[in-house]
Amino acid sequence: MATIKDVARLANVSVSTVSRAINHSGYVAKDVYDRVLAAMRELNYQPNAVARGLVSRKTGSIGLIIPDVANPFFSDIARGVEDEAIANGYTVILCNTDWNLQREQMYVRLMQGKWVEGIVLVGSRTPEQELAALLNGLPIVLADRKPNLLKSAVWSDNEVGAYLATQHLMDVGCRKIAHIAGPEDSPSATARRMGFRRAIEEQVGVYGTIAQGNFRFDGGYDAAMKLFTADDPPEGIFAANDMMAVAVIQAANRLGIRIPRDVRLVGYDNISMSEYVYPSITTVEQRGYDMGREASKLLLALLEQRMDAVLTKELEPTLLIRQSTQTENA
Amino acid sequence: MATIKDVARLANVSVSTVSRAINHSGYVAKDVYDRVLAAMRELNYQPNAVARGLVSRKTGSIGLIIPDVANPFFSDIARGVEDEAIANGYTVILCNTDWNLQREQMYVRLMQGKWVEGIVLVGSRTPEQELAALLNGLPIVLADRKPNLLKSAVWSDNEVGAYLATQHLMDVGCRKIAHIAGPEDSPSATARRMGFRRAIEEQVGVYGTIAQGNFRFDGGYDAAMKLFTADDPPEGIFAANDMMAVAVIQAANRLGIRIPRDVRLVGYDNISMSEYVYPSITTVEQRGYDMGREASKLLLALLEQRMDAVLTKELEPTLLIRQSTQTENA
DNA sequence: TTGTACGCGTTATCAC
DNA sequence: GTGATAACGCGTACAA
Repeated sequence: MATIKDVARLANVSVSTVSRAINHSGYVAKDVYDRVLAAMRELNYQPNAVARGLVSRKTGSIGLIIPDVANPFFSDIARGVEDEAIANGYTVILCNTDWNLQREQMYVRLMQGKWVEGIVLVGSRTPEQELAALLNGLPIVLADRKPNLLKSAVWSDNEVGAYLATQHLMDVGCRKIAHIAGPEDSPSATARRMGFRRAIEEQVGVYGTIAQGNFRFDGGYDAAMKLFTADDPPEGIFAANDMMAVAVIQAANRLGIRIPRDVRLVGYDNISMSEYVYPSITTVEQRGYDMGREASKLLLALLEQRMDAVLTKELEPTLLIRQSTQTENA
Repeated sequence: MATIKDVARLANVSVSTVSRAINHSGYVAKDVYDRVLAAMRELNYQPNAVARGLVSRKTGSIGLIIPDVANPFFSDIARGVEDEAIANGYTVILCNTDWNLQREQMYVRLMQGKWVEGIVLVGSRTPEQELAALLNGLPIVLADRKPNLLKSAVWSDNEVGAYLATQHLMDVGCRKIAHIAGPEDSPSATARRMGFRRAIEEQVGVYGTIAQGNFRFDGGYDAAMKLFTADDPPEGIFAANDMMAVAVIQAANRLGIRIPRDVRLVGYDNISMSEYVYPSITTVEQRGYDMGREASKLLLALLEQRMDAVLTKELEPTLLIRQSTQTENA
């Protein structure tokens, strides 16, 4: 690949002139400018971002550390992050952690070494103190996690979303409601569990129970099986995410239990699948794409020192009512 | 952040010694090594990959140019690419093109500037000549596309996969078979269309028709609606991908047509959704994760000049039979 | 076994 | 307006 020197030689000027021409910084005569441009074109010159980064200390890239891009909720976020980044001239480095704390740390260090200008950290479970220590001042925006110590984040209120979901099950007449929870160490799962509890406790005459899941299909399936075969099966199930809600449907099919007739079901996330399964799943919309987009926007604002920028953004969870909670005669 | 100079000063040695210690290149006395290590630790030193890249001309990153990470098939590929890359010390830059040729070009140039060591290009529709010209020698591996001019690629034979799918529909007794095709400018879609045609033409007494889709839900839905409301509706439908197959199910539900009783359905890709919808969809497995993984592995082999490495890999498509083609009395 | 000096491609600060 | 020149942080001949 051609360097700035090659261009300078061909255009018969010094490298500094070429640099000025490229960056529109400082003076450069019209005819000289044209000559430089022609040379650039002829050599198919592309400025070297690495060398640029070294001197300017700006690499034009940000790190995206995410549990798993293959997970539909996260891949929406990833897309949002990249869209906003590229629109502002930034490039995104993708890192998958599988929620593994070691990998998360490894990636943070790696990103430091690569001189990313900032990080969007999605769905992290690392304690914020540790994070802050690790970061060493590197700008970061948390996504899908409500911050305590850290100042910038985009999240939606899982507690409220879960409350809405549970409330809706009560509205359609459920008295015995089960929650299939997410992993214990997940802040989102914890918040949803709390929202569920609050809804249950606010309403007299409604009974709640919690079955442990893991946000994955298998965990949801096992939990649903246990619930359905218990002495006193629930009339409504609130699954902590759509993936597990889909599993509930499969378990119900297996046992000949019909949804929503025999049991009503609510999920969480609104992954596209939830709309297309049968019955379609009533769920709490998370707007992953927007979350990613906002996180990215926020990080860029941070980088460009626009201190007027808001540092946190809470997205409203909204309930989407579909077939899985339809009442016969409504 | 601390630099190599800081470490050198603290350890009372020269920068070159520190460099040698870090990279285990050249001689360095045991006690000196320990001193350097201690200094590194104390300063929380992290080698600067940018500076390193400048001198070594190796950035340790590869570009992943992909139509859309939010699309489940591609997000699987992305995950595979990243897994293999990070396992070998490489980092992945994510680029979404939405199949837009301009964006693809833009990203290729951007990646050149960033000095990525190579590119995994997924599902591209740019003519290979143009690509080769654009690349200017930058190593590349095509994924999900059979190469002509370019030497390295990972793909699965879509023609064969489509043939299998169509054959299966005939096996379960369909005589009038419709294919909902993908976009005309997609090589995969074209290959699938050809496989469909071949299967139909090889069998006397079987009638085929093609409806235009676009690989998206909406296109599949519209096409299915047209097929179902035509004078002579099909007995079997082969949708060019699972997303459109899901749409076919929705359209059928809407019209009170039952699958597989009234019409049998086969999809393509085996995205996770296809297993969880009702009825579950018979489909052709693509193994996106493996494809990504292989593509990455191949690119790295290329970069490391392991010329013994195979340059192309064709993955066998396999048929997964599920409910959507179940015969009543089988 | 260790240190000096140069270069990687670019930008910024100066003289001219 | 333009051109040397010194950084940026690191790897590596080469000399010591």
